[in-house]
Amino acid sequence: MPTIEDVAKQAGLSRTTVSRVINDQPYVAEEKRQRVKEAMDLLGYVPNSSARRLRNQKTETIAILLPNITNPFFSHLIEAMEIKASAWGYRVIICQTHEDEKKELDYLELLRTKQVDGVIMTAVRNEWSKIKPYLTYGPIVLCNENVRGANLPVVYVDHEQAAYEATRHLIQQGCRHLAYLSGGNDSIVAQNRQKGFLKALNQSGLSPVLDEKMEGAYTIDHGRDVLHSLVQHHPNVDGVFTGSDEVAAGMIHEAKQLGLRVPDDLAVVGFDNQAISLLMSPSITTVEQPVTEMGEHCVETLVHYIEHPSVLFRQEIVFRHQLLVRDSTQQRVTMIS
Amino acid sequence: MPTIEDVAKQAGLSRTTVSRVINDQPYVAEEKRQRVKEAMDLLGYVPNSSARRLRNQKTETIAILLPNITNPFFSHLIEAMEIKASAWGYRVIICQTHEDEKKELDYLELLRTKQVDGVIMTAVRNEWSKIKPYLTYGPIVLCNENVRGANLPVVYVDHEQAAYEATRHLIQQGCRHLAYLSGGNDSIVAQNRQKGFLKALNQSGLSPVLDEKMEGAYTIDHGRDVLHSLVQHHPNVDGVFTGSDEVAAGMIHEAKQLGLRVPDDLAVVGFDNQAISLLMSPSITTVEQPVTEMGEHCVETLVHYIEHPSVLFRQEIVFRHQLLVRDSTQQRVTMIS
DNA sequence: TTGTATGCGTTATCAC
DNA sequence: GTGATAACGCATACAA
Repeated sequence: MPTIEDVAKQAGLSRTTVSRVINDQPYVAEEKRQRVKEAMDLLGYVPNSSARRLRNQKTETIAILLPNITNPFFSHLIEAMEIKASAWGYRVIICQTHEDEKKELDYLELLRTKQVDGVIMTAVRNEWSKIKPYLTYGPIVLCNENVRGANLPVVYVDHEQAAYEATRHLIQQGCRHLAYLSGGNDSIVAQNRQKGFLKALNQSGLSPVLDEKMEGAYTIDHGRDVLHSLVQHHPNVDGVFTGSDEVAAGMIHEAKQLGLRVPDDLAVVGFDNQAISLLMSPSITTVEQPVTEMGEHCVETLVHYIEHPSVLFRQEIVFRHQLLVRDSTQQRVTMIS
Repeated sequence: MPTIEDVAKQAGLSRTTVSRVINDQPYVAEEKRQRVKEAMDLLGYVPNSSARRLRNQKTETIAILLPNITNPFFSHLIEAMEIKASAWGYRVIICQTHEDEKKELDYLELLRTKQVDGVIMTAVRNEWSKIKPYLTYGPIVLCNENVRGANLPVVYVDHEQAAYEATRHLIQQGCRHLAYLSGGNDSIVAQNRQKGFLKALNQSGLSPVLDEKMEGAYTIDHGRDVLHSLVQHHPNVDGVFTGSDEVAAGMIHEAKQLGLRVPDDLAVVGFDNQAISLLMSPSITTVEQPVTEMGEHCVETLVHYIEHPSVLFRQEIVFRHQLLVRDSTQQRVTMIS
């Protein structure tokens, strides 16, 4: 494994000169620059990244914290983030927290131990007081998440408004007994969605159907479970706002198994506009988020803070969402032949 | 940011002793061990990982190369790998190659520049002669992939046998005009599947329907396109073996749109047993791979080679697959009331 | 324009 | 048991 020293010897020059060539610095005679390059090629030299990190106090690596990569929302987010990070010359370490407070903190340690230059959190379980100290060691950006009291860049869509629109739509379709599924933990995102849900109900003088079994639902299987719970305990429910297309898909699938008609007996709204929402029959009414743009923006913001260190300040970037109405809430228009 | 030196001063001891405590080494008096620990707590000391890397010539990081994280097969693989790697104390860098030869090599450079200790490749576009040189810098393990001439650990299922079984099943269901979709690039995996497909056909004296439009299909949209191509150019096809549930789902969805009945007019087999294969109606007959076990095994093999350096030798670990017969190939049995 | 010397923070070697 | 000291490989202040 050749070092800069070996290259210097081979070229008959000093380490400094070689270093200058490596880093494209000026004040190197063109002739010597060539000599160095030849020596590097000859020896197959590559700068040792560990040494560079130590010397430069930079890792060119970022960590992305997320609950679970198999959730399509997150895998799409990561896809965009990795591409953008890579374009900026950064590596991406993936950190699945599985909604575990301790794991979340363990991964934040990457910042303190200088293994990454910055962190993007797409889900936060710890309270702000636990997170805040890590800002000493590098920037943190929140994506699709929010934390009470946190003063750092936050990227998301207006979940309250989205839920409000979706719920209004359900009411317009004739639903009168509506249930809300958070689509995640007791995060602020979930709370905001609930706010929007309740607001729409209040405006129409309706009251919500709530059930603790419906909290924390964010997988297909949760959707199945919830549907059973609904049928058993709240058979009059005729419309559901869920926090994810997976939950919606699970509910619809199970509803069909039980002979319920969607949307006639039960209308369902999902979230995220995943591939599955179009493939299901009936197709799923859902809320689209600009995942790619959000991911890219997060990376750019983070990289900016990494390369221009300064005190982080609260900065909310709200992306536009869109309600996509499909068959799971709307009667298909009968073909007139 | 306190260093080991600061801790030493604070404790009134030498760097060496502090280092011994950090690394849980013997030959430190219990009393001093305590003093060091107190000093570390007091100063909030954390070992600097960059310095450690340089000194130990180890990064405790691995790179996972994959085409695209949004493909559920890969996201499930990564999930398992990340968990296992984390349990072994390794970080995971995610590297999306997007089927690009150059990106693949760029990411392999992580090995040469000492940014990772080892690499798992879940897709290979370059030929062996391009990959081989990197083995000088660290171990590489292939997952769900194979390369002609490669002498390194390879983890996969028997795709030829799986395709054979799936195709036989289609024939048993009465299909006589069968088409094959590789479900990926012109990889050895795809070739093996094709072998199995053709073997089953030969045994029954049938000949395949082939179409260049069907190569490289591995997304829902590809599935849609392929179906159109099929309807247009090969309307007599009554059975398809696809390389992924996504493609199968896309085909089925589009077939329904066009008024084709599945499986009556067209039977479809997928691959991977993704969530979607159960949610679609009809549910999709598919081949299950033990993704989690495969991912875990890859990481364990790689970590083994990292921690016990030795010449890599060819070593094939074949996991068991299973054909899951569902409604996309089989008439639903009518309930007798 | 080039080279020398120093330090980034850690751990291993060796002497005490 | 403990502590000086020398690397690990690189990049920069400073001298020439």
